[in-house]
Amino acid sequence: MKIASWNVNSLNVRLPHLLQWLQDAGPDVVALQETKLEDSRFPDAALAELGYRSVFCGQKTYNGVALVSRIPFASECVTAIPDFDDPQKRVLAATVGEVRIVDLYVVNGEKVGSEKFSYKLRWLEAVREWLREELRQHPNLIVLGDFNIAPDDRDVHDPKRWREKILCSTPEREALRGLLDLGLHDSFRLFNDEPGHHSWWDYRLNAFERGWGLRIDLVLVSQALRARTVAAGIDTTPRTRERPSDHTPVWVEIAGG
DNA sequence: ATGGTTGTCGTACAA
Repeated sequence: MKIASWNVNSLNVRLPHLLQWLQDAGPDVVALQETKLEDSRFPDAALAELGYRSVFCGQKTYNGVALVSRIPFASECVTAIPDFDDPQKRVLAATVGEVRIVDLYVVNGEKVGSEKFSYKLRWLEAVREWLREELRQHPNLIVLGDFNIAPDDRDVHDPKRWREKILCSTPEREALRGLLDLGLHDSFRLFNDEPGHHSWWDYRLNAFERGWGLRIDLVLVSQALRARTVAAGIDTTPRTRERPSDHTPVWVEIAGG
C-alpha cells in the first residue's frame, strides 16, 4: 500500500499535475493540502475516471484538504479537530482498509513571535490531544501532510540562514516532537539519515534549481505500522514540470493490508 | 539588496 502526501497549492491549477502523477506513481492513497476549493468545485469526477474516490474539506481561496484513494473508505471522515474552534479547513481523517489516515495542513505561522505563530503552536497542541485519542482507537495510524516544520537541521539546505526562523524554530520543533512522542515515527528517517533531501522550495530566486529547500512534508507512522514500512521517499519530478506546486509529493510504502 | 514568486481575486494577503 503506497500512501503519499502533496501540497498542491491550488488543485484548480494543479489538477493536470495530480492526474499525471497518479498515473506515473500509482499511489493507493494521496493526501492533498491547499486545495483552495469549495467542496462544490472539487474535481471528484476527473479523479474517479482514474479509479480514485475522494473525500474533501475545503474553502474558498485558502487551505483545504482532501484524501484521494483507489481503496474504498471504510468510515465517515472527520473534518475538524475535536473541541478546537477553527474556521480554517486544515484536517481530514478517514480509514482506508485497516489503516487510519490523518491528513494535516499545519499552520504556516508567518514569523516567529507573530499572532499566526501563536495560533500555530495552539493548533499543534490541539492536534496532539486529538492524535493521542486517534492512536488509542487506531493502532495502525498514519499522520501525513504539510507540517510547515523542518524536523532538524538535516532537513534544511542552509541551517545557519534558517536558524530560529519560521519553519525551523525551537518551539515549532518541540511541538513536532510532542507529536512524535505519542508514538509516531518520521518514515523518511527510517531509511535515510543524510541531509539534502527536501520537499518544498520557495518560488523565488530559483530556489529549486539552487537546491535551497526544506523537508517540511512528512509521513509519520505509528509503532504498529513502523514494522510494516518497507520504503519511504520524496518524488521531486513534479517540481520540475511546467507551473509546479512549490511542494513535491512524499510517500511511504506499507507491506500487507 | 531584509531582495523575489505564485495563487486568489480583482486588492492585498497568504505562503
